[in-house]
Amino acid sequence: MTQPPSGAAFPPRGHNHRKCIAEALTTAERMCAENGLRFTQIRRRVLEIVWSRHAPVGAYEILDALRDEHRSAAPPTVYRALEFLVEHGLVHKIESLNAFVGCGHPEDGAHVGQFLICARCRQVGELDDPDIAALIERKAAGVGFDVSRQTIEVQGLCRHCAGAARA
Amino acid sequence: MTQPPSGAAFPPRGHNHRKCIAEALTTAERMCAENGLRFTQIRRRVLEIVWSRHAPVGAYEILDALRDEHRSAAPPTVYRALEFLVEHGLVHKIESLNAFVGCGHPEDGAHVGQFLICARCRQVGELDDPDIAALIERKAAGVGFDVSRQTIEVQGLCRHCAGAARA
DNA sequence: CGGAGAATGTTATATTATTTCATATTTGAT
DNA sequence: ATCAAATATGAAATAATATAACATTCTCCG
Repeated sequence: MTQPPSGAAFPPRGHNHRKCIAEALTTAERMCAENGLRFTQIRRRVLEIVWSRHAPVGAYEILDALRDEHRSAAPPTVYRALEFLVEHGLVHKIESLNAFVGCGHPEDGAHVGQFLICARCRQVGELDDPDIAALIERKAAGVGFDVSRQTIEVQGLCRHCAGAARA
Repeated sequence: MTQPPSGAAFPPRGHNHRKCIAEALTTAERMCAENGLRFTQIRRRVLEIVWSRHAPVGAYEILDALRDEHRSAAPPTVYRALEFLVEHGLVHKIESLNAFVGCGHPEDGAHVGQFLICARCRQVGELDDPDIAALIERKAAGVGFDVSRQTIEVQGLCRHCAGAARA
């Protein structure tokens, strides 16, 4: 039994979020070790802050939190850490919000980000559906376009909030 | 014979771009007239500047151009005009670039923006494929997510630049 | 005309992100 | 173990993007 259940996109309400954070940190630690990357204190702490919730966190919000322990932190401190984390697939940037979310499965190196952004609760789920990616690639190829990266951000209401809206 | 050819996503090299601009302005004028919207001088000029090329234009670049004739222009001048133009489908915002492109077919009110962004020549083409939109909607529905808007921005190389890269 | 609503003017400021150069830390070769 | 190179962080300033708030002008329409 995994938590959150695979394919769920959004974690179940009332899930043990501490576990999410702990797992994300452990996975990151392992991935960095395996690839000879330096998982420094700052990077670790920034990743932990990004994982504070399943909703995007802004760079300056991260900075505020980081400063509690890390007095010397400045914008570049955060942006550098984020650059590292994004580059290695541990964090995604949500372009339409200029904010960042933790990646639930950084192992799948090549996975594109496909995000479901709830307009009500602000939570973000990852869809990461290969059929969508393949269709986009195929349709783009149809007009001679060679795809290197896909940015897919879908706005709407998550299952829980859509239910609340109908009630 | 239309220009650019429908389905081309990117306009042909060496196309008559003046015609693109003129058509965009004429279409906007007609659309606004039909819907009782005010296509003011500022909005018209901002749309014209956005259409200066088939690549995204930043708000402050628009401001610079606008100021040539419109001395009192300030950031809100531009952002208000852009808000109007985006709201009525005449312009799209490219979220991953914080910049704006003209919409080639503002008539299709409901069309989602699906953009092909060439990393080399910076031009942006619109794909706007209903199969992609439908698939995303279906897959999202599969996890209980109710889609209201889609942001799809695909990075890569356009036909011309991909060819140049292979050469 | 004149009032209401819409658009623009004006100033200030908020938010997001990068540049630049100095310093410190880690790594790996010797 | 030590040193040089590469990497990471500190620190200050500034660039780039976007909005807030309130005053004024314009346009539509009765």
